[in-house]
Amino acid sequence: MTAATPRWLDEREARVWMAYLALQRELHAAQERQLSRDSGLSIADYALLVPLSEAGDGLVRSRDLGAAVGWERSRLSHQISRMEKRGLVRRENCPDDARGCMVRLTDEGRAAITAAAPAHVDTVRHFFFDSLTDTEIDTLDSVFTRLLDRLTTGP
Amino acid sequence: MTAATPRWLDEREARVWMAYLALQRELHAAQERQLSRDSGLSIADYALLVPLSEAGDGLVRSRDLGAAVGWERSRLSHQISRMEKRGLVRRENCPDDARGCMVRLTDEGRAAITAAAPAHVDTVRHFFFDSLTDTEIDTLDSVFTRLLDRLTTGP
DNA sequence: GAGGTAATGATGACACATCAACAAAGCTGT
DNA sequence: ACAGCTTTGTTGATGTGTCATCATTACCTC
Repeated sequence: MTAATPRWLDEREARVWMAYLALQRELHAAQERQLSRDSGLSIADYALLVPLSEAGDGLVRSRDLGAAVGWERSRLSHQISRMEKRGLVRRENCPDDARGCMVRLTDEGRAAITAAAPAHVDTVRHFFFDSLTDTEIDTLDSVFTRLLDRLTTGP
Repeated sequence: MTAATPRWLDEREARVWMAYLALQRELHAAQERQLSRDSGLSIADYALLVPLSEAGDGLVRSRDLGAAVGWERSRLSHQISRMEKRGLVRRENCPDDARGCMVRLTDEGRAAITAAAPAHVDTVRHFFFDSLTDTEIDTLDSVFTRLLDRLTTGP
């Protein structure tokens, strides 16, 4: 990490890296705008509502919810508080572990994710998969998994 | 955007999309941690310092700076205010256009980006390019450009 | 050049993300 | 049983990003 002579990015690498940063920014902005406009939800709301709605009873322990979306505890707690204030979820006691906290999807929350999902999936298709060939999707599958592995394992 | 029967993502697409979201999150977190730890800068600081340091005199009009990094005016203005408070940049009058505002890189700002850049580039290599083959980089170049084009042109 | 429109930038309010500090409960080894 | 460590979750402070709104100035057309 501390090279005496830093190896700068060559022209192609710099272009790819800048394109990645711009893609990340624009894709995030497009998702946020679409969700907000069509459903009044944020990306953060949506991210939590998905695993909650996939648990049959809409009841997930906070710890497990955090693992499902890959968030830190603090971020999760703050987001749950905001969503609780809007009636999308409700905190309940955890019977197994007095430290823990269960998060319950309310009827209102289930209605919101049910209404939001189709248009959001369409947006993901429109701005992502529709522009890619089958071979490219395979490459992305392989590349993303490898990069993620390097980021999450190891020091 | 409004299909009667929404086409859900198939298993592979869902995996790729989840991997993309996780990659974005982890890559951002890794950059943020590295920059903060090694240089006391944020990603936002770094993003603005790069085009400022590339202008020979370290003087860029706010509008052009916004175009260089692809930010909205409001976001740029807030970030400049925060960086001005820490002495990294300084606002000056724009001689050509009384509406405008020039942003000047201070000596302190130039020292910060000079000190930060090598380790940051190493981090980008470590977590991104080092894991990719030449062919994969070409594919990403093509894919990112195409996706970005769809996002930024057209409605 | 006067009036309407567009461009530029600042600001306040709010949502989101991260960090450090804290509290409470479980776990472990003696 | 107890002391120490870990796990789980909350909170407050601060930095970041977006939106709506505003003020100022430039531009454009008549």
